[in-house]
Amino acid sequence: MSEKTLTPADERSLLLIDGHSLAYRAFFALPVENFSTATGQHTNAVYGFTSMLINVLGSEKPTHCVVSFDLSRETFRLAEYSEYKAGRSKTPDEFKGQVALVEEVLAAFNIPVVTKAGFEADDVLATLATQASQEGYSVLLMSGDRDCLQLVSDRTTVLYPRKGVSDMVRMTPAAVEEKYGVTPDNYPGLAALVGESADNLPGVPKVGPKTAARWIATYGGLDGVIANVDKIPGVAGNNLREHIDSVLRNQRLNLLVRDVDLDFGLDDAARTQPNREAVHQLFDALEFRVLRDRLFAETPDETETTSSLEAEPALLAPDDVMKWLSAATAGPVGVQALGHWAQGTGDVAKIAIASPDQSLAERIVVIDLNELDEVGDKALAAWLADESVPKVMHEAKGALQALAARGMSIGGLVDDTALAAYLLHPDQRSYQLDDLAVRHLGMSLPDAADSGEQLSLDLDGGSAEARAAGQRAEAVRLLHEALVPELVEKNSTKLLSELELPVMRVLAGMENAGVAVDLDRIGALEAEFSAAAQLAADAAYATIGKQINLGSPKQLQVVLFDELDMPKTKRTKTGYTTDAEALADLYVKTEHPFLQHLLEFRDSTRLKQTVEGLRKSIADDDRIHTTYQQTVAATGRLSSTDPNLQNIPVRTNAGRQIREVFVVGKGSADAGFECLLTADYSQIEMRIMAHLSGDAGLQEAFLAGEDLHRFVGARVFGVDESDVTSEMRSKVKAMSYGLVYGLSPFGLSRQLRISVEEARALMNEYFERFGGVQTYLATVVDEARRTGYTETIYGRRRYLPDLTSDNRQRREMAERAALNAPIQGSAADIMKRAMLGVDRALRDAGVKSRMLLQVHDEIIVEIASGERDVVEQIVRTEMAGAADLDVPLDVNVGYGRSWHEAAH
DNA sequence: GCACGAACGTA
DNA sequence: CGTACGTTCGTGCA
Repeated sequence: MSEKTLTPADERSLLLIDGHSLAYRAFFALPVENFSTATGQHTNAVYGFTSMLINVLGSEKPTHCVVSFDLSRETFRLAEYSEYKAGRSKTPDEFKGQVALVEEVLAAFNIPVVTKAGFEADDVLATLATQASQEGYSVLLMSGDRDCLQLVSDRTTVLYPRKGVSDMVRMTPAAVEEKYGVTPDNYPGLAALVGESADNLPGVPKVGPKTAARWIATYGGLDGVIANVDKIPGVAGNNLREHIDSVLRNQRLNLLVRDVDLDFGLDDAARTQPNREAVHQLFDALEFRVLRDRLFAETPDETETTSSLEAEPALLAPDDVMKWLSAATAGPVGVQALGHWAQGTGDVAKIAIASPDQSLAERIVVIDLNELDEVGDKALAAWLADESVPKVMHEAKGALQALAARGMSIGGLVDDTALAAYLLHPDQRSYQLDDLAVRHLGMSLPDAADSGEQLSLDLDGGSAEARAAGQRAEAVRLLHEALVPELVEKNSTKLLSELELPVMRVLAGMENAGVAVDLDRIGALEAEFSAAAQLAADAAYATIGKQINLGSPKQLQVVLFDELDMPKTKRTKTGYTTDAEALADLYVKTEHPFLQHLLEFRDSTRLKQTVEGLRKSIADDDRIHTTYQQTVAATGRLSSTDPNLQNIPVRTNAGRQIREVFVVGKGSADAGFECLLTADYSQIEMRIMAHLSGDAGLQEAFLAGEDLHRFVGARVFGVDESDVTSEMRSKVKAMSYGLVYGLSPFGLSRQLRISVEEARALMNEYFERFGGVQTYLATVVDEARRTGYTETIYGRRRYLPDLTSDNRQRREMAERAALNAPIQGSAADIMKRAMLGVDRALRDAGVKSRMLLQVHDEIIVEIASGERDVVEQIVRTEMAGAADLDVPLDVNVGYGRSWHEAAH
């Protein structure tokens, strides 16, 4: 910014924008129905405004820029003339709320907004225009208000929207004279005579722009016209004499104030680059894709040229590897592996390394692992494992596993830029290096796909591929430098270095270990479910006399609602729901056997598909290796894919049979395994609720070690604990869990199949008894609205900009997320801490037992022969001690040959 | 071949 | 009109 203010005065240009006026123009220029986000937020005005802004910034390249808004209707003009701007049609609802978004756009663009109570935006802009032109700036004023034309001068041009959002006319002194027949300084006089209906300022009847201009030309301005008012002939002259008070009033009101007392210096208007991250976030939310491209095409980041210029990697000859590595001690270095990995293993072909050390002749190098001799291989392995050489990677987990397959490990890993970016913005959908480089570095990477498969086919392809890897290594290094200050600012460095990074290594181990599968069992089960599905399908066909695709909601709707004429169920986007709950309801009403068979078919089919999916993902070692996603869940939880082992059925008997398929492995000759251990936290989310809310009653329940729901039920229903019926208990249980999700009385009523009034009464009673909970939940949302984010016990943040949305649906969704995120997220943090503790303690104890799976509040451990007691002790200690809450953490442990048997 | 919605499994 | 996920299928589009 300081450089910009050094621009010589006569080269400075100031762009002034009347924000409200332009946004309103845009609103009517673009059809509102074509501009809205998935959540229903209208965006036509903010889109049009932003489009105009990007255009003018690109074409005019102003050195300075300011936007002003009207604060309210309460101005000195209204005080003088109570009818000022009266009679304007009401602002459309679709427009409201978009002004706030326009302001968000400006904030992201780093464009200052200047306002002044009691004045209109035009007065503020007139003041700044006057000041700037006196100081030698050239001034551009964008406004849809004709009053601004009085400001036009040699130094000041008005950009006036003609039609649409791209057609702007430049109003210079000559253009004003040509269009209105008066000089700009006489324009207010003309407007006073003619009047301005938009401001509810009536002029002189029968006097239009032509007459007014002629008078002004004759008498040298409005003052001259008034001084000679008696000389003006005709009806128009009579009208003027009759309406002279209106004219004088109009003149006072449409004259812009040029000396508003502003707490703002022009130096503060110096243009700076848009805040790329803020623009991305906002444009994501507004679903602006084209505008994003246009903006970044016009405002490339300064870092782009420098970083891509230097990112020219060299393929390191095998003989030079040792020398280079021993010289490359400055850090952190960016490391990018090239290879293939999945299912907890893989292989690495090349490694690219980008050092920050400018003194190196070759700062970015690529090493071909398959060309190395034994000595080079050892040197590389030692360097990679060296804790004293700080390294940075992106999505390191897979590469770590692939390297491990070569017997190599990475030491000194101080950052994984995907994890860092996730901690900063856990709501992002992608953390691909390419995207992050564009966002944080303003740098686009060569297309990985192009440099990969395609080019590797041609003879020289290897070097293209290597070149891309080198550039990625450099991008990772630069990204690290860009993200660290942000992590520091958000107090997230410890979460990265002490939680996510070490957890990543633990996950790598768990994925690599996999979980053993009983092959006979899984085959039998699949056949069983398949047969059951076939039986159910045949029975279903028999009841309706034909075969349809029972998996097609569309065909089902025809059968159920047209042919069988059943009552309509809840609507979906495409028709009427046929979900299990609705089918069960229909069965109660119609008792039609088709429904039973259909439900049975659905159950069996799903179970069959689940088993089939599992069977297909069994690896050669007869084990299933899931992949844990560490940067997906916005709350900080893990997720599991390929296959998902976090949603294996457990609630029904048939489902639980699937858990019998997951068994203890045979182990190797030197280390046999004896059983599986499962350990889960009991009611961890309610315990966190008790801790965070400080509610004495809830804490008492946990400190006393009682049955939580019985304890709560006794107080909510006002009975002895021994008199809490199972019905009471289940109601209270549903509510306790519901609270964590932001449950409404309506939701509770639906879940418990009771009336809304009854549900509301139940909730009131609950909050009456556990007031701390109510206070806490309200505080969480308020606090998040104020700060923009929620925080877990360990400081993991989740940003919820929608908390201030004008769209009710969006806002309420954000409120529920705000209620849930600190609780679900704290539980996730605690489990991650526990896993680190268990992993470390197992290694310290030198045992062969190992963690295999995590299912949010549960871990599954494979126990090596003879280690059962010591491992149980470790798991209990580490899980219970993972957090220091005001209430104890309770851990349940079970053993068995299978996951099912180990459950308790 | 891809994107989307419906349905449904888990904590 | 209860949070957080992933997978499968059918459907409509290109």
